[in-house]
Amino acid sequence: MVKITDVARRAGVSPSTVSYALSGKRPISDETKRRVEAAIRELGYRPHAGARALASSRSNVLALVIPLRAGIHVPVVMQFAVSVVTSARRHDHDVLLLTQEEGEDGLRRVADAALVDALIVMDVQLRDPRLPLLRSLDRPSVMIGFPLESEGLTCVDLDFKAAGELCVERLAGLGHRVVALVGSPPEVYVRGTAFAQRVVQGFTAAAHRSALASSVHPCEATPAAARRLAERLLREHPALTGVVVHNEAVLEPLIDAFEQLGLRVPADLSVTAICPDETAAALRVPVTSVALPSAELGERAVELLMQKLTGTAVPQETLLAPHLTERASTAPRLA
Amino acid sequence: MVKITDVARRAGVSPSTVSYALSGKRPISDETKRRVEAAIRELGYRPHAGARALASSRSNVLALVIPLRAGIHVPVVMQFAVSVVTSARRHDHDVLLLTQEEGEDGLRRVADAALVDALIVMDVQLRDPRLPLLRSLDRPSVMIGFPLESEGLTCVDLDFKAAGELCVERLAGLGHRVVALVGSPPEVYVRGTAFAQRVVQGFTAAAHRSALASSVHPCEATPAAARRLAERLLREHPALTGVVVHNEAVLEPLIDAFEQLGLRVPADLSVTAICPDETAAALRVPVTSVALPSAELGERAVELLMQKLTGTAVPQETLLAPHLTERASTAPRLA
DNA sequence: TTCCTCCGTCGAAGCGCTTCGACGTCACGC
DNA sequence: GCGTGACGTCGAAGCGCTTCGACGGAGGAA
Repeated sequence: MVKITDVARRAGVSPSTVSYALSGKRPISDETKRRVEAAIRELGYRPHAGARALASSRSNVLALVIPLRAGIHVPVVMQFAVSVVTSARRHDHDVLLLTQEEGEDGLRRVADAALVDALIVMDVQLRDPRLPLLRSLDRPSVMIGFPLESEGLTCVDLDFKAAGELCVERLAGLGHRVVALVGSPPEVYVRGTAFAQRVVQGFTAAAHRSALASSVHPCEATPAAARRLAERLLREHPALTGVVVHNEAVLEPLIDAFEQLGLRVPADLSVTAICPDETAAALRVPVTSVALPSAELGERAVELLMQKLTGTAVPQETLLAPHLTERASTAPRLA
Repeated sequence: MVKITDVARRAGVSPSTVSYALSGKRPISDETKRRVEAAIRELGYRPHAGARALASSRSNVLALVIPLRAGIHVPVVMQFAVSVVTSARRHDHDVLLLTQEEGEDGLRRVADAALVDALIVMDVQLRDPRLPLLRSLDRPSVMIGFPLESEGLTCVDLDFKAAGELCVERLAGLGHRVVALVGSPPEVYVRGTAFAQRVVQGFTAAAHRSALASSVHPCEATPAAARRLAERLLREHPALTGVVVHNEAVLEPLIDAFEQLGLRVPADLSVTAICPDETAAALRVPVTSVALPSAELGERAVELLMQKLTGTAVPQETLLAPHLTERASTAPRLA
């Protein structure tokens, strides 16, 4: 194994000079730097990660905790993970993969062992049991998703309020005057100020601004509930021509139900959704949707961690702007 | 930070004794061991990963390289990754995630820096440019998939020959007498002794054993090619009632084509496939299939690495037994 | 009893790197 | 001309752990 003393000897300098040439933490003359770099190249030197971590108390490794729960959309997780790895590499860091399964112990383990410098936790729940742990850890962390109480932590997520607005604005732009939001199951709203609520806020505010008639309908995540809701919507809002769906599970059954009830999508009814792109695109009628920007999310999470690692203060909450992709489920309102 | 000397003091022993009590590399009396464990618990001691890696030249971390190519089935990769992490943890190892994108440099980097003890490389190609690198690295590795030339390396994969056999045997068991294999595009076979060839071997051998009339048909990965092939099969093999498909891309178009030609699946034609479970299950007609056992694959890969790390010799090639899942595309042959 | 062996433990020497303080040199200002 | 920084480099001291050799004591063999 080639070590720093080998490089130093070859370059005719001391080991500390090699270290400084590499880290840039002290000024080194161009001439010396050149010689050091040449020696490194010629010998194929690669600093020993463990030795480095021990001496500098920095492992240059980030932990990434990925969720396993059923109902999680796998490609989204994967895309996020890849983005985290790619971004981390740009900052000269590597990524250690942990599964949710290991739970809090896993987090504590890698943090206390100084195996990682910082942590990224996906799929944060409203009352996530890992919150107190993350607060108590002496390493920075970033959470994907917003818990109820994020005091002292750092969270990133899609701006669901803006996503709700965007969907409505699109429908309004197409001339629709009566819109409805098909939301998450009722219990999601009961739990508190969550992303589901934010969608409602955005939806309602934007409908108001555009002077649309609007209504909000939580919906159980079952095809039967979707069908009942479709019937009710037609009955109670006969002029309805625009629907925003924030409930992956009922998206397809809902559209089916509407069509069985005689409405064509998008000719008679325009549908937009907030859901993973893959879901929206794979439907029989590809749905115009606002996607979870997983790649951007991963990048931002890493960026925030890097700042925290350098001691820079970062905002407690970061909201990413939504982007809407036009697909086959939206059309201008027929006169 | 709690260190080994703190534990030693508290337990009334020397640091080396604590180390030995932890590693079991030298005999320690039960009494001492108890005191050490108590001290560890009371102080919340956790060995510093970097220090440990430096002193022992073992990081207890495995590298996992995941593919990014289009056409890779994401859930399969994810399942595999989770399985690797879980298995690694059982052996007290962690997993560092690398993307294919980093390529050979990434492998060399983490290996030379002693950041990882061993590597798992997914999605190995027939003439993978990483092969010579893996051979030259001083760390053990396991590849998922078989390259043309695996001399000196360790590979794991589904036993594609047995998979081909299994499909045929199932069809034979259902009474089918004339079967066809719809295979990968021709160029795949030209490249050499690969998994595609093994499927053919298994298919042919099993058909022979069961005294079935059989034929093999490579097929381009386009719907048009699938349609042409369907027509040809019906023309040239009018008695055909069983098809084995080893070509994800044409699975759906092929079934569509058969049905458009007046054959009902499974009433007139039974179809089995070798493809990811998710693909098989998501089709309009869920297809009876042999899946890639990704979880088992991950586990085996880790197990093999652990053996190699302890210096145990392992087989160069490990083949996993295929499992067939019955779905809606197979039925007994009508008299 | 004596000798040898094995068991259980200790002390010390690193593992390869970073970092701190120190030191010589040179340029500049007064 | 001399003090004063800033610059560029060096030496040495760890970072926290493992591991090697050594050693005292107990037990068995001779």
